[in-house]
Order: sequence, then C-alpha cells, then structure tokens
Amino acid sequence: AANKYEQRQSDPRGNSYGEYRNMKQDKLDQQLSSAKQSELFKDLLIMLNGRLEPSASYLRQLIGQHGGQVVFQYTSGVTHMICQNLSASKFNIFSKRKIPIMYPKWVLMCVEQQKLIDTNDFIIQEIAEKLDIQQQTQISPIFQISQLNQSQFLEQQKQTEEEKQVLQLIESTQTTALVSSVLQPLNISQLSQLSPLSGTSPQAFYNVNRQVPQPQENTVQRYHESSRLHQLTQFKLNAQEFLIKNPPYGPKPTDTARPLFIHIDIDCFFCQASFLKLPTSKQQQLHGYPLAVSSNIKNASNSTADISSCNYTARRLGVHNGMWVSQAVQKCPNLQLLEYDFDFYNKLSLQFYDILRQFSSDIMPISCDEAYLKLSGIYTQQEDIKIIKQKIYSQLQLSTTIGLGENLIQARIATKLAKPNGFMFLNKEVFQQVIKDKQVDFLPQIGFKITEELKNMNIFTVEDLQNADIKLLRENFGEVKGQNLLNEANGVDFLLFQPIQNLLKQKSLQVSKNFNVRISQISVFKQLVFELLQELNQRSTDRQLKLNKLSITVNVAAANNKQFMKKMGCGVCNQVRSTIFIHKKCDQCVEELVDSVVNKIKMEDVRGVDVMGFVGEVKNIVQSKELGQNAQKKVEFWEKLQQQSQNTAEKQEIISCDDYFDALQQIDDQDVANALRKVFSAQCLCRGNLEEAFKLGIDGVEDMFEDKWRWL
DNA sequence: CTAGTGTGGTAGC
DNA sequence: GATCGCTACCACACTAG
Repeated sequence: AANKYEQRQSDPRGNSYGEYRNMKQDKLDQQLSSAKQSELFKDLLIMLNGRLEPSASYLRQLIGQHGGQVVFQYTSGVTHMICQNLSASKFNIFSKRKIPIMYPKWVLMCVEQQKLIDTNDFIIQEIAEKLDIQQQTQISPIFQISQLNQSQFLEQQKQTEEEKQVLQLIESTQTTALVSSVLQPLNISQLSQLSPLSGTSPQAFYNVNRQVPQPQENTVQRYHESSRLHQLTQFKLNAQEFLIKNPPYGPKPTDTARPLFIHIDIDCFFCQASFLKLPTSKQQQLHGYPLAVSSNIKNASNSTADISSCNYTARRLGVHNGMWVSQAVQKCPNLQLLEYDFDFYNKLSLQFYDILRQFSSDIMPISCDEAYLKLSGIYTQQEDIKIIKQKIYSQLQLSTTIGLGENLIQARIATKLAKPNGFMFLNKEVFQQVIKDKQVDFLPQIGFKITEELKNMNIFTVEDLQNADIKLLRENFGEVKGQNLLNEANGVDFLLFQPIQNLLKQKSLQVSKNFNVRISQISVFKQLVFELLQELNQRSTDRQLKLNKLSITVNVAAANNKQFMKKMGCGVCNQVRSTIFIHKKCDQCVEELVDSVVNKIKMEDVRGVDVMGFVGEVKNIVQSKELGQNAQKKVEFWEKLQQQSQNTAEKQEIISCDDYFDALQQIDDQDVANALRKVFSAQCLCRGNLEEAFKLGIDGVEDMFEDKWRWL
C-alpha cells in the first residue's frame, strides 16, 4: 500500500503531486464545462463539507455540469452548504450567515426536477434540532434553588412540573437521536422512486462517479472526521461550551465543614452508545457478548486498528482500550465489533451534562462523559445521589458509575473501583484499606513512564509509594510531581476543584496529523502544513482566540521506527520543533513555518506534523520581544488603558479590538510617542462607543491623548 | 535571579 | 489497502541577560 501511495506522489505527469493534481483538476473542469447540461446552479457557490454520499467529487461534477461552482473550504460568497454531519459550532456559523445547509440529496433532486428546490425542505434536521434543544433549555424554567429549602429541592427532583417538562424535552430529543438514521440522505434507489420523471438515470451518474478520482483536498479535515481522539477532545470542548452557555442551576454548595464531591463517569461510553444505535433485534442478539468499538475492519485478525472502548464482558476476557483489534480477537475470539457514531456520542454527551446541570451549580467537566460535582449539604442520603444515576439511565439509557468522597481523589478512586454501573463512597479510612495493595498505575496521573521510573525505585504498589522517601521522589520527579505522587497515594488531593464558571481562557491550541503521513515531495509537505494551519485558523476564529505565536512539530522516523508500528502509524519518532512569531492570519504563515524546519528533516522520514498556536493575550503581545526595547513603556500604557476602562463594559471590547492590536504591532521603536498616539487614536476612533471621542472631536481626542500622556 | 523557550508526560474512549 | 496514534495543559530543565 505504501508503495502505491508513493508512486502516486511522484507521478511522472507533473513535477509534484500538487501540480499533477492541479493539471488533473483543470482537465476535469474542461471536461465538465464541455459537458455542461444546464444553468441550473448558475451563480451559486456551493460548499461541500466532509464525507458525502454520493461522493464529493461526484457532486462537484454534477454541480459543474449544471453551471454551479464548488468549494471545499468556507470562503465569502458561499451560497449553499452541503454536508451530512456538521459540528454545532460550524452549524452556528452557517446559520448565523443564513447559509442554507443541505443534504447531498438536495443537489440530486434539483437536478432531477431541473429546478432549485426550496432549501427549507432540506436544512439538516438533526443539527437544527440539536440547536433547538439548546435554545429551549436556555428559556426553560430554571429552578430557583437558592430560595428553596433542602427538602423542597429533593421533593422537586421527584415531582415537579418543570421536571416533567425537562423529561419530555430530553425524551423527545432522544427519540430523534434513536431514529436519526431515518434522516440520512436517501439512497439512489429511493431517489429514483421519488423522481420517476427523470431523464437521466441516477444510476448512470453513480457509475460515472466511480471513475472520477477522489479529490485530495481536506485531507486533514477528512482525517479528523474519523479520528476518535480528535473527536474526544472536541466533545470535551463542546461540553465546556455547553455548560458556559447553559450554566448549571442545581443547588449551590454551601461552605460546610465537610464538603462532598462526586465523580461521575459513563461506563464504557462509546461502547454503550454504539450499542444503543443498533437495531433492537441486533441488540438482543448481542446481549451478553463481549463488545468493542473500533473502525469497521474486514480482517480483524490482522488489524492494527485500536479498540477504543469495550464492555466489561470483553474486559473480563482480557480486552482493554487501546489494544489492537488483532490482539483483542486473539484473546477473545467472540469479540463483536461495533461501529463509531461520533455525532451520536456528542449529542449524548451534551444531554449528559444537561442532566448534571440540575444537581449542582458547581460542575467540573473532565471529559465528554466524566465530571466532578461539588455537592451541597442537602444530599444526606446515598439514595439522593443515586437519583442522578437513575435519571441518566431513564433518559439516556446509559449506565454510569458514581464515586462519592470527601475530596476529588477519593471520589475518583471510588468510581474506578465501583465500575461498571456502580456506586461507592470512600472516606479516608476506607480509601486506605482499598488502595494499599493496588499497583501504582491504578492511581490517576501515573502513566507508563512514571510506572517505569517507580519500578526502578523498587516501588510497585500504592503502599510502597506511601512509604517512599519524599526526598527521593522529589529528586526523581521534581518538587511538585514528587509531592503529588505521595499525596495521591495517601488520598490527598493535588487536583484543585475548578467549577466551570472558573474556566480560564484557553492558552493554546494545536492541530495534528500523525497517521498515514508518507511524504516524498516538499510540495506535499507544504500542502499538509497549509491544511493544518487552515484548520488552526478556523478553530481559533471560531473560539475568538488571537494567536501571536506558532509552533511546528515534525515527527521524523527514528532508527527503530518500525518497532511496534501500526501499519499506517507514525511508529517511533524523533521530534523536530520550531517556533515563530506571527503578525498575520496563521494560514498565511506556511512558508515561514516550513522554512523553519525544512533543513532539519528528510521528507521521506516525515511521519507526522503538528502545528500549535499560542493565544496572545494583549498583555502578552505587548510584552513579547517583538515589540522591542520600549516594551516596558508600552506595557505601562496598556495597563493604564485597562484601568481607565476598568468599570466600563468596554474593557472586554478593548481587549479584542483588532485595530488596537494591529496598531500595537506597528509600534515604531524610534518614536514611541508617535506610535502610542497612533494607538490611542485608533483606539478612540475605531470604536464609536467611546463617547468622549465623538463629543470632543479630533482635537479633543488629541487633548485627551495629551492628558493620558503625562504619566509616561 | 528572572523571563522566556524547549521538552516530556498524562488524560479521555 | 488501511481503518483514522488528538489535544490541552502542566511542570520543569535549560538559556540568555
């Protein structure tokens, strides 16, 4: 397979694969325009997103034949968006811009009927409903818990009208989730039934499609769509976003002498969710079998696909997460493999958090299916807490495990011990009892490397760790880590409970591809970096983060690269990194970024690339050495400005004010005064709501500036 | 000593 | 023909000044 891929990369018809692709594209475009059949899509710019059925290349061809234009990335002027799956954030972007989102079926049906069908009939239902849930949740009646006494709250949990409404709400969405396969685009045979008048048989189109090579754009995006680890991180971010927009409204924990925490985790989340997606008959058939979620593969006994989640039957038979499918079926020949359904996982995750919102106002999300809750003093009975489990089960059919403890680590360990479908309370004494004989890697934060290191120190069990010499631990692991290890072993928290409302601004973001990367030409490498940067740009824009620094990491095959390697994986690699400062959109930095590493690597050894962006707080930007020797004065100026706007709503705006940012970038070291004048004018004039600026006019602004100037 | 940069480890399924 | 090895964040070693 690798050989074939490389042959394609060095196709003799072009100097590089990219050029070859362009030639091919031109040729294709010519063919298409010559085969133009109608002007149906004239003046439309249609964006194709993600994996499509029929395929993107086929749709492109079809749209081209009928006079339309196609793009694969969002650009201004896009009139329609075609997709099957779409993240909530992207959905928001398109719906905000009032760009209709349609299934590919729309294109086919327009062509069939030779008219532009009303887009309202096609806007993706499932996603629209997901958005509806969020809106409804926001306006749904909120329990005024603080005004209720404790028993009233618990009573309300069981009985109130609001409760019924919430239940109905979630039940209705759940039905949608379970039948969502109904909403998938129609297949070809269904289509021909719908449009018997068609002149050209859809089947014919479909066959043409088979001969058109798949376009190579969006390799990063396509890859991410089926990468479980990518999805997993996005789900977590989605959950955080959801909680910020829909704050928890449960009872407010009071400062009691003895706070309680729960740790809640959905048991083998992906596995349960994928199971729920099966038809009932299949579910009955698989009942009691060992199950695992993995990419759908034909040759399980040879596959190096990862098991991403497996049920507890499978675990008892020796299967575990992260194992290769081939190893798993060797241990457990009856293992039944289930398919991923990432959209469904995401949906369940948000519903999970929607339920948790009722139970505490202090929630700390850990991942898409796992959170800590700080409990108020009203939970006095274990039964009160089990209500959470029951609710999640009755509303989502997902079994969970809850650990209860006086601190986070106790709760966390309790969950681990009680899995699956369990509940456990640990206090200090019981914790000591249950933990002491466990291997050290039973504790969180102790992974492969630290286990190895501890082995070298003759520390194997938690009890060994408890008795270890703190000086030695600190020496070997550092001050903090060493102390943390000891704390963990003794059931003392080192993780701080941080409810969602304390969430700090994201500091960095990164986009990686370290799978199926085999490169022979620098142009291909550039294309990959470009795509990664585009994605980075997209994400930072979506999340309104301003990046001031970019870093690139290239994974380069090490001498023992092939050892333990997944077939298309990156194997053992050395990392080559480099960092640059940026003044422009990050997808315009390809050349600079590539240049910074290209001399240190051989293209044929590249096994993966990772670009990271650092969020530039204006304060940090001001401090960065890019601003040169007068940075200190500029910082002071900035801080003064901050103080000025301290008590106004403008503070936030000033932080994100692009003009301000740009002006700062242009500050001239030779003449700080002038530069700051520029900055300050820009600040005033670019923002209409700085009232004084308008009242005083230009001269007034100058005076104002002089006024602010004195402190410099 | 300080501030900035580079490196490595862990977590979720 | 393979089957999706991501990503945020922390701590600390190191370096320049």
